[in-house]
Order: sequence, then C-alpha cells, then structure tokens
Amino acid sequence: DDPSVRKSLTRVISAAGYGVEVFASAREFLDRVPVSGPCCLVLDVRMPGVTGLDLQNTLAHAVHRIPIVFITGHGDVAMSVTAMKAGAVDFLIKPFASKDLLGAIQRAVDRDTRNLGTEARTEDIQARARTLTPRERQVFALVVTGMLNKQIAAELGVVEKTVKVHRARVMDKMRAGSVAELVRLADGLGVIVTKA
Amino acid sequence: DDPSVRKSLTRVISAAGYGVEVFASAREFLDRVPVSGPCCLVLDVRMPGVTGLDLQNTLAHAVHRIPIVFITGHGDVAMSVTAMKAGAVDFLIKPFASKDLLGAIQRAVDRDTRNLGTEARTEDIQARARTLTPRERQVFALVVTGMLNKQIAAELGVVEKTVKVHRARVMDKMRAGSVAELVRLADGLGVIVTKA
DNA sequence: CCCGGAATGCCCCCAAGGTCCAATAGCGCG
DNA sequence: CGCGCTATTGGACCTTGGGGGCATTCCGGG
Repeated sequence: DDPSVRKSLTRVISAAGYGVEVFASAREFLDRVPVSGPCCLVLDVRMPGVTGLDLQNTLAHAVHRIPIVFITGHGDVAMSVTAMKAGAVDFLIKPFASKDLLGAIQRAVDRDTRNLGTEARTEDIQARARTLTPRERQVFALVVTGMLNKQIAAELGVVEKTVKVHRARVMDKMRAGSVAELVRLADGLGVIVTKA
Repeated sequence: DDPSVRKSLTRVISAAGYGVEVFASAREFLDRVPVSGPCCLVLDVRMPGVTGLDLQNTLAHAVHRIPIVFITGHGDVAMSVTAMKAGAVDFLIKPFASKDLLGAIQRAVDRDTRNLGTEARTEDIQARARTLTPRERQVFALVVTGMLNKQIAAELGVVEKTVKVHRARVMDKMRAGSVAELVRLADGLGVIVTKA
C-alpha cells in the first residue's frame, strides 16, 4: 500500500522472527527470485496496477501456490468472500491487532510448510516414474491394481516371465520394497499412471 | 430471518427444482429429521437465539458436516471471513441476485454429494474392519506395511502358519482380492489401524 | 555395429495361500 | 458345571505365485 504502512508492518513481522521482503507492486513481486523455504504473502487488495485479487488468481496457476494473507483498508464482504473462496488464509481489515496478523502469518507459513513437504515428495516420486520405460509404466499400472503376473501377461499379450522382468525393474526404479509401498507410490502420483 | 424473506427464498429455490424445508430457528433445525440425500443449509447469520456462526460451529463437530451458504443483511468482513474459514461455501449479502444464491446452492449440494459418497465408502470399510478380531487387526496393520509373513510372525511372536491364517481371514473379512486392494482399504481408513 | 528396450526360456528358491486336522483358552448359557 | 462357540495357535503337506540369475533373440537408433 503506502510506504509508511509497509515500514511499520515490516517492523512488526520482523520482530516476530520472520524474514521480510517488501514489494511496491505485483510486478515487482513476480520478478523476484523465488524464496527457497516456507513462506507466505501478505497482500493489500488495493495496489497500483494489478490488484491483490488479480495477483491471487495469477498465482493460483503457478506450480507452487503461496498462501496469502490479505490486508486492506477498504474491503467489502464480496471481496473478502472471493479471496477466501480462492484459498486465502485470512482477510484482515485495517486497523487490525498485531497478534491477528502474526497469527494469520503463522497459519499461512504452516500451510506452506506442509505444501512444500507434499510437493517435494510428489516430485520425488514423479522423478522416479519418469525413469520408467513405456512398457514398465504399463506393468506398473497393472501391478498396482492387484492383478497377478499371469493376468498382466494376458492383458499385454506376453508371457509371464516377461512381466516378471518388467515388474522387477519397476520395483527397483521406484525404490519400492514391497507391493504395499508400490501401491502407495502409485496412489501418491494421483491418477497419472493410468494407461499409456 | 423474517417470514416474508423466507417465503420468497423458498419460491426461488423451489423453482430451481430443489426441495426446501424452512426453519424459524437453529433449535427447530436441530430437532428435525435428518435429510437422507445430498443437501445444504442456507443460513442467515442473524437468527433468534443461536446465531448462524454458532450453528456452524455446532455442526462442525457433527458426524456429517452439511455445507452452508450464508446470507445476511448486515454482515461485516470479519464475520464473513470467520464463516469462510470455518468452511462455509459462500457468504451472500442481501440483496443478492437469484443466480448467485442458486449457484452457491449448487456448489454446496455438489460438495455434499461428494462428501456423502466418501463417507459412505469409509463407513463401509470401517464396518468390515470392525468384524476383525484384535489379532487380525494387528496382522492387518503389519501386512499393509509390506512386511513378509515371516517378519510379521517374528514381530508378533508366533509362527508363520498362524500369520497366514489370520492374514487369510483379513483378506476375506475385508473383501480384498489382493494386497493392493487391502492397502487401499487400509489407507482409506486413515491412520485408524495403527497398533492395538 | 553397438546399445538399450523388449521379449523369452530354463532352473531354482522362497513366499503366499489352501486343506485337513488339532489343541488350548475364554466366555456366555442353560 | 459342562457345552458350545470363538479366538488363537500350530503342524504337515501341497499348489501357486513372485522373484533372481543367466542366456538368447529381435529391433530401432545413433
């Protein structure tokens, strides 16, 4: 919003032990170097050029969706509801108590920490899945449905031994120690491992 | 809220093809016969006695959490944010367009339909799990971690044959055709099948 | 031509699962 | 108090499934 508000917010948030970066506009924020660790965005709805809601929509399509805490001086209900429906962590009206802001930031950062964790795990699993050959992917998909090697062989039109070979490679590449683990890895990938 | 508003809302919602039940207070709603199919709650924040937010909190601890669409004449941002954080589907300010209300109701009912579906599935799985004996439950928990019968036997201090017997009963009672299915059933139960 | 992906055959081992049978312990019921 | 039922355990035996090792063949690209 305006420089003086930014300065005082920076002081409050820093005092709580957080690292703070300040941006004068949405553009400035989007051009920054991405933060490495868990973080969140404290955003004024009214901003020069792109509004806070617009920025929220833009970020919604990003790979990593940063949790947003909105603050504003002139908010209405419709605006707050839109923001919350789009996943905002909180929507504070100025003037607000420091503890409300810090509480919201804490929840936002916690959420981001969890998100980063699951994203990292998913990315790891996907990376392993990418090393699979097409055939291995097919066998993978069928194995996690609980089919027997014999059935998979019939399905793919090959003999059982061939399935065993692919299956062994899948277990190896996916670093799964058991069918149970493999099933969890597959389910963690979502429905990505469908057919082809 | 007031009788005339209720009457006109009933007309609008009925015209859209929904069944409508009207309640003059939170008490009256809570004493009703539960609806069988997918549904949602259209709630005024200001009500005699218990407020809409209070009712939302009460329902939050219920077995089935009915999706809520709030409508109000005198809402402020703080109120709407609280409602949304607590899971409300939407928060409309009077006067609102019929299509906004009907859109919100549609989203709420859709959400409820999905919830009912997953709840039914979970309940079904839990019902099967309840038929397991304590020992079978232990074996179940260990099998879905991917342990071999031999390892499970060592863990429980029995011979392999005994584990096989329990394991077979688990597969039977849980109606799982494969380890893969069993793992999914277990994961669907959440972390309910931990130890004892 | 050499490499990786795919397919296959043979041999062997171990794990999973089923059959038949049997023993022990605890619990409710007449 | 036995009787019956369930839960738990266990043994012997056999079949089927999963998996490792090794070797071979075929094909499409660099």
